[in-house]
Amino acid sequence: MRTRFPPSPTGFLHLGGLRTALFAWLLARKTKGTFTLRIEDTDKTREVAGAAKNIVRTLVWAGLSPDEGVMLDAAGQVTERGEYGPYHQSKRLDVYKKYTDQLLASRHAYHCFCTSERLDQMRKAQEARKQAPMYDRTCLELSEEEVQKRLASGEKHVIRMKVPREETICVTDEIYGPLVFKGHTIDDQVLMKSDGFPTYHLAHVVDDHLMKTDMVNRGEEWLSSLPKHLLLFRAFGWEPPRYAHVPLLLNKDRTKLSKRQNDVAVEDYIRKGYLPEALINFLALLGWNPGTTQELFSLQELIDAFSLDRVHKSGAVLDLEKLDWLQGQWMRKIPVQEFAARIKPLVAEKFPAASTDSKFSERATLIQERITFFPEAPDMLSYFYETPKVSLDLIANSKQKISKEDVPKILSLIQEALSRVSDAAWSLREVTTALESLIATSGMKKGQILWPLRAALTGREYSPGAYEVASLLSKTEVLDRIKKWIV
RNA sequence: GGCCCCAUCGUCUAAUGGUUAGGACAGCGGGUUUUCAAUCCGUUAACGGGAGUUCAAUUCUCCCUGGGGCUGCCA
Repeated sequence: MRTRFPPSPTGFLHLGGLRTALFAWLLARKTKGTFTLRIEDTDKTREVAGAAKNIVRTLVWAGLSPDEGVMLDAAGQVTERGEYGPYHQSKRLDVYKKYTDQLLASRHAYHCFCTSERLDQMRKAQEARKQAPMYDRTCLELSEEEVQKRLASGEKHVIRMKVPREETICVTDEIYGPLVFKGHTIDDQVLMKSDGFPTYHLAHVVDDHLMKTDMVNRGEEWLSSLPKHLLLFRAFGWEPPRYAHVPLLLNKDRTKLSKRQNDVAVEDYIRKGYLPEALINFLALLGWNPGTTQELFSLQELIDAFSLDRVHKSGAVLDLEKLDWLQGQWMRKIPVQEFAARIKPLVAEKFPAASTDSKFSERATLIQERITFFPEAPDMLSYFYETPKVSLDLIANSKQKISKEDVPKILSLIQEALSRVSDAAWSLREVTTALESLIATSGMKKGQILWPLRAALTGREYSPGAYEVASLLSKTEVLDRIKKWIV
């Protein structure tokens, strides 16, 4: 299957865009086909410099590298590859010109000289009459001589498609099923703007035909323009591709996902520290389900499980809490060594000692099951690299029934027990043994020993366990941190 | 206003012409546990309304209601 993703470079990659791209990419992978990236830069007024590059990079970050079209070269720069290029629509103006001429010649399109002022007036009048705003075909009445004369004089104009109003257009969408549109409700859409650039409608039809796309995936917001595209394919005498419109992503209030209410840029999620695995997993489950109870999907598992007939039709509200849950799941799936390697630079940035820390992976392991985002790591490991600020209020703990007066006594017991472990034997096992026997002989509850120890070592209300933390600090360091509370 | 689309727990969703309407996240309760997290167990919670077809409708049909999308020389 040849699928494609055609973003317009007007900003960051949208979350909904990523999901559409994901579905298209999955279909290509599943069928051992081709996933093409095309840049739809036909609106000069909205174009943002660097946006295309950004979008490609984001796609690559997500694991959805294009097979054809616009992609990144070895140096990370934007390049194009493929036999149906160019893949930037702005470089294809001559192509669109050729095909509009063809449409003009076959009377499927016509020149329109109406000014935007006139069109505005016309629409207002129609609205006032409670009619659907539609082009009134003033310029369709123009004689051939008149048109030629005005063209020759260089008058500004657009080219519109001439919609056969008597027709009924029937299509079957891969997701929405059979659809029917009446011709008289379809406007004579502008195909070519006065600046010589095509509109989306023309560019889509021409390019997807020329680029041999056989499955078009796009958002549901395109459903109402579908008949125009079909009409265009027919006017050209081309076989249309199959279409799979994807249901919309929604805000909490069920309106179309918007910046106003949500983070919509994939970049926002990257910046917050989400893993591509988590975001992809999350997006895949929005509007699609595997038909089983499996919730965790790698890209490869998605390729195997995905199919359009399990994509459903209604929009999906973003459930960010589920995203966070998935993020946690994927965080914990990372192999320990890799996890340590990922967080090391972050920790070292704050605590240079971490870069040469021989115990770094063991320390990292301690936080892997409690972390949600990588950037939390430096803070979660800080007490390994600097002496924490500890307050007596923290060590004393009413829930554990430890009063402030108990603290020196308890910590000196701990000090005594840990002193007996030799430097050489300092390990999780020995530390645990020493403390457990202390607990047994002292007659105190575990928490009464371990809470104060952990608090004194970390200065934190929450942290990994006392045994683990103590064993991964040096014996001297542990005794130092305890000592100051005794007397 | 017109055209088009959609409708199961709060959210993502499954299933079925006959089920105790299932799962996940969140919530709640509990276990484990030195704290938190993680983990385990349990639990609250849904077929928008009305007709029709049928022995039987959440499921099929129609209407209503609700929601959404489009209605640009944007994509």
